[in-house]
Amino acid sequence: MDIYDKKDKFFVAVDCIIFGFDKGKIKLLVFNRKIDPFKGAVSLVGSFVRIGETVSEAAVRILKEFTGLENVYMKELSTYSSVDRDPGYRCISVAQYALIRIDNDIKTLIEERGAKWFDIENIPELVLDHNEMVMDALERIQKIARYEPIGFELLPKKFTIPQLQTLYEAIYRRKLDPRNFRKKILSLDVIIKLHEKDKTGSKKGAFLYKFDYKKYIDLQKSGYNFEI
Amino acid sequence: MDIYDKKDKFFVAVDCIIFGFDKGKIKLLVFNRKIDPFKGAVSLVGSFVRIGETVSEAAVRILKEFTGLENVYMKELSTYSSVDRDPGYRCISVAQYALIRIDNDIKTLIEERGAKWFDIENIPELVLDHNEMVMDALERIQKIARYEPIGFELLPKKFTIPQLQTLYEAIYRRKLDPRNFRKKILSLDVIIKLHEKDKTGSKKGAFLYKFDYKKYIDLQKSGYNFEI
DNA sequence: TCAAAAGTGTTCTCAATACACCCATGA
DNA sequence: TCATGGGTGTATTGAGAACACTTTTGA
Repeated sequence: MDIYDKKDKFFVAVDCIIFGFDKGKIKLLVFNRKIDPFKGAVSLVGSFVRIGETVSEAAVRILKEFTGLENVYMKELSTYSSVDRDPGYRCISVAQYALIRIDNDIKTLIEERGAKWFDIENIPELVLDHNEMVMDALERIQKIARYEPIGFELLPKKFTIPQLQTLYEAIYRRKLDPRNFRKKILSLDVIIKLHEKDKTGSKKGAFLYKFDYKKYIDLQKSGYNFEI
Repeated sequence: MDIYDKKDKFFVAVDCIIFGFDKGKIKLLVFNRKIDPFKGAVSLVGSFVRIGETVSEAAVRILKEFTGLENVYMKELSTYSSVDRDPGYRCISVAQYALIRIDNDIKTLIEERGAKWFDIENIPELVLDHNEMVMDALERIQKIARYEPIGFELLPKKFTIPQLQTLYEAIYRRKLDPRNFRKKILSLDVIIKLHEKDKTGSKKGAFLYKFDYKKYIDLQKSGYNFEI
């Protein structure tokens, strides 16, 4: 007889809160459940952790199974453990979030599997406590965006300064001054101007930039103040 | 037959990383395990979550059982879920941390139960992955201290500005300018000067202050920049 | 030719930093 | 009387915020 014999055991799940950015809006990745429980309802990407993997490995596996996405760097948000959060079973969920670049490959992958993007200003009713998780994740990224160059992860590899500004405006939910924004971003010295223009946004066209990843990593480490 | 039947179940634990501040040093609360497993080893305060409680309720219960401490506001740090983190059993642990005021009542409570404080510059070998948890928690509080008035939670109800400065110096691990420190703290307008002096630190004595809790809460919400 | 978005500079305010001396008191 | 820590003020620098006009070009 050993102390562990008397202890309770739990189902442990992970739920992935995946944000993207497309057409000036922040999007959330969700899918329609095809099986019970909650068949037909809208849910975050999530499932159960297996005995032989860590929570973080489970998140990677589950995201891949549901959406085909790979190489997504997720961070832990929080655990959700209300006794009645899942009405049928006692299950603790560890929510993980990530910000990803939505490119055409990803669009195709995701559509094939029946997942879809919802504008975060207009998120539908989700199963269980998933709406609460999403709200917490949004709060988290708003907070983090003030101190880390988080926004860059959401943009395509080549992007314009007005696009970057639109992204920050979506995160902060307020308008920013284009002159001050440009000055601040350029002063950080983490983006490199290219000799191409993007003409989809205007007739004049805006210069494309790319990240200087090395400097970007340094900036992340130093905890530089990104408040805009 | 139902999908839950095939899923794995886990032991779920909480480990509490409790920091205090005494004699100019940040301290960590640990205890000597009196029972197996790891009898005699040094460990964080921690135990198993029960089926009928949330992780956070478990943390409160466990902290009270081990130390007698009540009304401690713990925040979630992270989950620790390596497959082999506990060599005997598959157990996921949710680490929670808190900063508390060490007063005489607390000293008595804790000593009675065989828990003790270690200087964080000199933490002993702890069981399992507890050292990793402590390192992660220290990193977290250093980061958070830059944006929230976190340090105040560690001081006695009445404290002097030099004491507060010593605390921030311990968190940041560097010396601060006393004139600039005083100016910054007073400009935040969250401490109230009392008409008493503390003479334990010097012959001249230093004026005692107390918190203005209302303003302190506002400051926490606004995410004011506390970088010093 | 004009509508629509991109791009550019200056001023002002305020907070952070650097820095040196006097004060009060118990031993 | 003197050693010890407490307490004070100023000048400089740099970043953030406010703010309006010119440029480019496809329709």
